[in-house]
Amino acid sequence: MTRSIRTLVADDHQIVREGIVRILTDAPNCEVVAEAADGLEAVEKTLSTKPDIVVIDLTMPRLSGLEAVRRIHKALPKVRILVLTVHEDEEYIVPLVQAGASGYLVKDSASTELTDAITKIADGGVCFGPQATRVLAQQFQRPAEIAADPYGSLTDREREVFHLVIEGKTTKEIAAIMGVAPKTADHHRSNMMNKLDLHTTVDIVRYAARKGLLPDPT
Amino acid sequence: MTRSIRTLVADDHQIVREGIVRILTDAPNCEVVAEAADGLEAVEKTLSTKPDIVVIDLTMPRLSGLEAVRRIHKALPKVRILVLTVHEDEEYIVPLVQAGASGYLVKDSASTELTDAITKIADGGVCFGPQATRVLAQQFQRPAEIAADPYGSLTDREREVFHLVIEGKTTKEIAAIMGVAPKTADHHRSNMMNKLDLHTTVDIVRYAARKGLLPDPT
DNA sequence: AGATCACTGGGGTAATCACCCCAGAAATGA
DNA sequence: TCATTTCTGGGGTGATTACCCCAGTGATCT
Repeated sequence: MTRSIRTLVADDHQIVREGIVRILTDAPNCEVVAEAADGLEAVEKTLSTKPDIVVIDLTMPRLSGLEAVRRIHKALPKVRILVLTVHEDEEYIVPLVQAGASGYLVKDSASTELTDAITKIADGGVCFGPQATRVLAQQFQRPAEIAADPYGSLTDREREVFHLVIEGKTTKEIAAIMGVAPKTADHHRSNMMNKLDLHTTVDIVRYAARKGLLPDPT
Repeated sequence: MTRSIRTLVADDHQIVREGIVRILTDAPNCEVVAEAADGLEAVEKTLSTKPDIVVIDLTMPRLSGLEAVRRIHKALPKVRILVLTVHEDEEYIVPLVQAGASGYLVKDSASTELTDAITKIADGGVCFGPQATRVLAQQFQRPAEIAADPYGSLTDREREVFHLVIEGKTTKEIAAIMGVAPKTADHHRSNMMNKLDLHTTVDIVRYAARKGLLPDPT
């Protein structure tokens, strides 16, 4: 190896973050130049320290990991990003790659897999787990229509309705908030449920929970 | 210190687990005698290796952390248990203490807090974060009525209904599964919602999501 | 023995949900 | 220009929800 790989570690759970930092600092070819405890801090510290690789968790306060990846990649395309997550959720992979991630590793991996992934990515490669690779392969096999979107392929209005539903609003309330007739809100709701293949309100909330889309109980 | 504190680390995410193991092995007075990747394995390895302290995550496959704590404490009351979790959820604390936990630490803590907590617990003490301590204090101030239970203070039938609801079952289906009249299931459902101060199905699922009670989308 | 509580059912009702039918206006794109 | 999609509404319907009333059973506790 020529020189040490400069990494930034972003995870909101301090113990998890420290564990990752230790794994990386113990690795012969890595060095940790910065840590971040939320998405916004990750973006800011990436801009200021310009690391080679950002190791980032998906679920973080203030700014989601996905949005952080987007901003980092937009501002500094040369910075490689390895997403470290607990979600095996396939639907996350495509938008993450579109956002600029070079790797996707579930936390349920060995520490050697982490260092291997970083080395590979630093060499200009990419690193995705077997499932992620399969999902990406499927996406390229398909035209491009079903691909995209974190949700499904909901329209703006449908996504609005979706979020209001999981906030506990009734169709009538949703209609009032959106400034349309109850029937229109109902129509968007039905379309949304069809597209996501959901058939009850419980399904909707559970779907949101799996995707990590549930709002904070404010 | 007289001798090394023998610990068992249980967490289903390998990277997280390895990070914790490193923190502990780097500590001068600790040694990791076993690791477990799920609740059942945690119980089994605790029985076979008899560590001084079990450091255990709450959300794990096969057997929940809470149930694992119960079994470990029942089988080996001398083994001290430190629960390490991402949940700040207060409702978990009381049942965990009842189950036999000697400490409760959120993962968003410094590594020194972890080693301090283990040292303190190994010395026969307990260790809870400021929030957890406050919750426990409140519980002792109250008579004992609102205290208890991970859920609220639901009866067996109410808890059954609760779980079936968040699995997406309708009242009629729930009644069929439980072998009672629809009216009875409806009655339990209403009682359950009153006790938990929930007023819609969305509320129920969101509540379950916050408590980490949602079933895997099997 | 009496009280309390969980569990079991019944009746009823207003609101909501999930889904079907229909169609016009506006924007986008082939 | 024509087609598709999106958004906007309407009518209707059966199922479900959330909540009120009522009462008998059995177990437990004092």
